[in-house]
This record gives sequence, C-alpha cells and structure tokens, in this order.
Amino acid sequence: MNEGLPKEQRLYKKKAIQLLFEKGKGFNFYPFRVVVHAHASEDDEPTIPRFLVSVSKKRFHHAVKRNKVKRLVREAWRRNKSELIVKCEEHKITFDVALVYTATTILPYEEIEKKIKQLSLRLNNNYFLHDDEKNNTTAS
RNA sequence: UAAAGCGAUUGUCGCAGGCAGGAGAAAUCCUGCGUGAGGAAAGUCGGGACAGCACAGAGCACCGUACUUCUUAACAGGAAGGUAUCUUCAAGAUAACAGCAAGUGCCACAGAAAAUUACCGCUCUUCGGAGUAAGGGUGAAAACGUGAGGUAAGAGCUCACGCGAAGUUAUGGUAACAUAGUUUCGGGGUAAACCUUACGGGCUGCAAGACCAAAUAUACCGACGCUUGAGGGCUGCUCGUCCAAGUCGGGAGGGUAGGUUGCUUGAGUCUUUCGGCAACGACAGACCUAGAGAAAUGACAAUCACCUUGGAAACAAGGAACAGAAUCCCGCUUAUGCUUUAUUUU
RNA sequence: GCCCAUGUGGUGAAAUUGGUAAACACGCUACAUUCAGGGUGUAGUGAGCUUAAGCUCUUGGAAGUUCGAGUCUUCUCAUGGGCA
Repeated sequence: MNEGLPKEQRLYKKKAIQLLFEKGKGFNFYPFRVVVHAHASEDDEPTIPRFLVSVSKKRFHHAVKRNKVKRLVREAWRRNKSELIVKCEEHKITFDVALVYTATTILPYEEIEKKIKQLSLRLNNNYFLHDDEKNNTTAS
C-alpha cells in the first residue's frame, strides 16, 4: 500500500520544480546532491512528500546509463519513503525533494538503497524532530 | 556473402496505455484480463506521407542529380547489365562513370617555353636575319610511338605498322555498349574551378497545426505613411495578384507557459499461390503488434538455457556487445557481442 | 524532437582566386639588470629523434579529388546556439 509511486508523489510541474530550486536548501550526501523545500501545504497542494531524480548528461553520456541510474534511485526511494508520508500527514507539510546524482559510476542497487535509508533518517531528524520550531519558520 | 534471433519460467513490489466490470454529480478511484524498445530506436544525410503559408502563378537566381534498362509513393535507395580500374589460386571489390575537341580562368618552384614556344643546338645567309623542332636539361605534366622515305637542316611533310579521339555504316542488343569496316584528325592537366548540356526541386516544419481554459497594460524614443498608398501576405530578387490604415525598429514594463487533440490501422505484419533472371509486383486468407510528456517499458530473488575458463564427468568461478521509441514511414551511413540457418570459394 | 554554427602552438587568433602552415598578441623558458622579487631589455619557444646540423610528423579524426589540400567533397567525433 505504501510502496507505490503514483504521479502525485512525483514532482513534474515546471513551476513547482522552479520553486524548489529557488527556495530549497541544498546539501551534499554522496552519491547525491539533495535539495529540499519543506513548507506548510496550501489549499491545492497535497500533504505528501514529492520527489524528483536528476542525472546529468555530462556525467553519463549515454541515455541507457542515465535511465538505469534513475530507475535504481526511484526504486530505492519508493521502498523507503513510507515513514515520510506518515510524518507529512501528521504535520500537514508538503515536502519537495530533488536528488541529483553526482557520482561518476553506476553504484549497485544495495548500496543506493543503504544510502537512501540513511538519507530518510536524516531528513526525519532535521525536519520533524523539533517540529514546533520548524513549523514556525517554514510557515513564514 | 545473405538472412533470422537477442533469453525463458515462477514469486514479491512498482510504472504507462488499452479493454471489461463496479463506485461516484464529476474529477477520479477500485478489481480483473491482456499489452509495453531496436537492428540500428543513433547520426539527422537523402526521400516521402501529413500540416500550415489567401492563390501556389511566371522569370531569374539558388540547390540537387549525372553509364543503361528496370523497380519503387519517392530518393543520392534497390536489382540486372555495360565500361573502366584494382585484386585473388578462386568466389570478387570499387567508381562524384555527361562535357576541358563550346567559352573563360588557373597551373607555385624549376624550366627557353605550362599552350599557337624557341635558350643552347641544327641548316642557310646578302651576316640584318630566315627556316626548324632530331638532340639537351627542368618539372606532376613538354606537343602520338617505332621504322623508312624525304630535306639545306628538319618536321605526320609522306608512307607502313601500332596507339588514341571524333563522325559514320553494317551486325548483335530494349538500351548503355560490343565487334567489324570506313572517313577525318593527333587538340597537356584541372569541371570535388567558373561553367555548358539534360532532367528535377515553391518555402517551412508535429515546438507544424486545431480546440478549450486562464491571464493581462501599456507608456516613451526614432523612421515611413493615411488612397498621389507606408507596410504586409513565412521563398533571395523582379513581375503579376490580393489585403490595407496604420506599420516597422529600439530599449523599458506587464501577463501566460495548464489541459484536450494531432497520436498511431499503416506505401502495416505473416502465410499460400502466380508473374519476373532479380529488385519487385498481383490475387487470396489470417492478424492488430508501444504511445510517454521533468518523459512508462523497472527492481530484487530462485531455477533453467547460452558463452568462456578449469575438470574425464558431476560441478565451480566468471561473463553476456552496441545501445533506449517521442508525428509516422522507406532508405543510406556509422557503432556493435554472441547464437542459428542458407549459399559460395579454398 | 526539429533546425543551425564552429573546430589551426599552452591561450586568443591570422593565412587574398588551392602553391614554403603558423603572422600578431598573451603566456612560458634562459640570460642580463637587482641584495632579492617585480618591472625592463635581449634571445628562444608545436611534437619526436639528435650535442648540433638535419630528418620525420602535425590544421579534431578517417577517406577521396588534385602534381599539390588549413582551403574543395564525403563520412565521423567533439563543442556551442536557436525554437512555444
């Protein structure tokens, strides 16, 4: 039930993506650069994490390899995001995440999944542990 | 050389279309069934279909093609044949293969001279000059080759044989052309130089185009014009034709960048028979086989199959190329590992 | 997806109709000047072999046309740009 990745949990609108990269905060977390923009949901926005993968054409010249990486990352995210969904609904937050793949080799699936698990733990700690303060800042 | 294939099954989870059923006012959601990358999907190099440009008209410019016949919707594609060159013991390979003998241009350096030539030389001489192109060296390229006659010396100047070119006749062939005869001739290269000849091409491309929804805001400067006509009508120019009261340029400023359609049934795929040397064509039957949109076609596990190495075997370890549809077809080109089949040569 | 443009020393760039490839500027190296550095001046500077002289290779790459290609033609690689 929690392991699907329907369209509403993906980030695909030009405007939303532009907003994420303008206002979001970025940090490096090998093999990704992560950009996060968490904010209180408005009327038309769903209270769920929304997600985006990007693989640079400069790092992987061939489309086959880019697709491979995106599929692996998407798979790992799909399996490990269930906790974030619960948290978002609790706190009524829209949580936009972009993962930009920065490594120059294709890592095996096990390693990517391990990293994604660590990442989701870190996001949890940063954004939902002290939820009261965070809500105040993001709302402003 | 030609053709075909690119794993299979099961389980768990996931994505995108389609069909059927159900829920709902609708958006949409749920359940079930079945479908989901390639031979090159690539490069975007040819050619179409389709769409828009009021009409799609004429001429020039520009671009393309270039042995013949056939084939195809069309092509710079394909088939069969001709010619030339190259190569092998052999099957074969390659060709931008019309025209410098229509005109113009160019041919560095060297050389007398790079195309109506003359330095040395040779011959004659009235010593002013005249006639020559045998011999010489230069260069990528130097005025048909060999022999004989001829002459003052020489020269296709003449003759014999040979080589090449153009025309023409006969025979064979649909034709390119081949073979034989005959007439005239001997003019270096370059057309991937301008060009000539023949034939062909309107331009722009699905981000084309159509519809729905949402949103607005104009002011300033310069130029031209308001029927004696500026400007525009997607092609560089001219003509023709149509529209026409505002248009064009500049730097500011404001708004939207959502959805539906085009969108996959088509020069379609497979099979039998027939015609044709072949490419290909014709009739009949069967089948439906991706359609995304920040962009699906996946991940993990197990078993089997394939390849390599080790091994007698069981088995063990490792490996699996090039590469990812985006309006759709037909070609070409380039990148590619392995397996299978057929044919040919040794 | 569709349509275009550009590739020359380490860098930015020249090269007239095809005729000795690298003018010019920057940079770099050596020497002189200075106690030292900077600045200035002089000389050199594509790569390989070599003491030098010299030879060979080189215009993104591979072929072709031509006596001869940076220039003309074809294929290919890389980089950059435009579109509603």
